[in-house]
Amino acid sequence: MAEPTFRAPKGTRDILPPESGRRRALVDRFADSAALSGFGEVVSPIFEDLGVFKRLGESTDIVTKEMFDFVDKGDPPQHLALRPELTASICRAYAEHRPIPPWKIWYEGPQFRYEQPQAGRYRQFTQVGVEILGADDPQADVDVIALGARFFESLGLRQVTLMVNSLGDESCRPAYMEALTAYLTDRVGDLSAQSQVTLERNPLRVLDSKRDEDQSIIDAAPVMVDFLGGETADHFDAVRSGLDELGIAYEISSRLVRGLDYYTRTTFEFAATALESAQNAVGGGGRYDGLVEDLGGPATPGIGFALGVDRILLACDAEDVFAAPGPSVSVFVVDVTGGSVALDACQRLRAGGIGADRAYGGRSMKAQMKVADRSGAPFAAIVGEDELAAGEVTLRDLRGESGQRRVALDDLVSDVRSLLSN
RNA sequence: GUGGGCGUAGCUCAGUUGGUUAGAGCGCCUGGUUGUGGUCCAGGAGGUCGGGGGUUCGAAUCCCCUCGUUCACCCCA
Repeated sequence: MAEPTFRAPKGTRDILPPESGRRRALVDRFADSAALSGFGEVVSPIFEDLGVFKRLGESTDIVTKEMFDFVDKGDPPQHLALRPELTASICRAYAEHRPIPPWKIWYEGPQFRYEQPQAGRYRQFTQVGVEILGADDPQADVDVIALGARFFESLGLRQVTLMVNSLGDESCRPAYMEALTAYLTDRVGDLSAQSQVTLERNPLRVLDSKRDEDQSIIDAAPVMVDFLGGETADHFDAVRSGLDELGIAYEISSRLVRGLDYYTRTTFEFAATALESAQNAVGGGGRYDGLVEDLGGPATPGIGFALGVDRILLACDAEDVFAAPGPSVSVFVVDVTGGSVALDACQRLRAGGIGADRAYGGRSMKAQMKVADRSGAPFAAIVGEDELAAGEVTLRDLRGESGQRRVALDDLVSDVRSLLSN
């Protein structure tokens, strides 16, 4: 293949029709269901002060080695970063604007991480998500999780597994960390080299290892839920019973630790089991009760999730659901008299709310009919010399058996409208 | 960041042990007389075989480097 002069940067891609229409439909559907649950949209900047993301934790790869950061032209220059995730931006916005809690918001947009691309993993990827700030109630957790679960169902996905865990809070996690660290340290010689390094940085993350040699050790490791204190245990119980009440299936996964350090108590993840690849997490989230305060705001509990649009679409492919939307125009105007009638007819149809398109460049009728067919439009409006002289068009049914007939150009909009309505 | 697979027309791919002007299907364009698409038929456009270097009389075919892609680790959506 001849190498083009420029191509989309590594890990990025162009999303073209009809796939782009499918993404649009997915985001629209998410927006609808979020609005139905009382969430409003927040549109936040695509880059932030680097410090906003630094607060996510020094032991997360997302912050330490996957950030697209740069300095601007200011004096003094400001150190900025393309957002690697959106929860931090939302918390920054909350701390900045102090909306009335509970603040229920949803968002959509691209995020950036400097990673090795592979299936379902891109340097620019899109997430949709929701957050509730200022609500400690376990029923907020349930509402949020339910929104995610129902959204996957609404797309037609059936092979999505919900895993839930609690990571405790500052009152009980230290005891667990101590027990886990002691347990892993005792067996450090049997851990993979990678996990030995991870143990030094963040013992919790060892539970995430997929290396074979680690599995038996991980399976027998102490689990957080056994260490939950009274309040956090009650919270977790309430979340579970809430999910049970709503009939939402889930698994308790004691190894679900998530990648961001800010999580406390409830954490969860949606895995698309129809995906063969390792990148089968289509969504995840949890509580982050200390994040707003870390960013300079008032102590505020928070819970939310982010769903990966790119991966969801891959999962939809794997399950063969949520197909791209069909054609968008209803009438294709074929004009072999120079094109001015097509110009006029298209404007009339569009003004009347009817999708219309046409060919350009004065091609033959045969060629224009081919384009009309390809457009997916149910009707063609054909204009030849006869029609031009009579002020009419030939309205032809391209998909059914009703043939064609002549109609006055002035009646085109109303005739098409009545044809489309039955 | 580490390791493996792959990289031939817009797309999906063939290309024999390296040997003359690189092929197919689909798609696209133009036709198949006298205004009509979806089937059929005939033509046509389109590739310096990802890029660079090397081996050789000769390389898409072998070697090296590089870029991209893909899979796994890692990480995560």
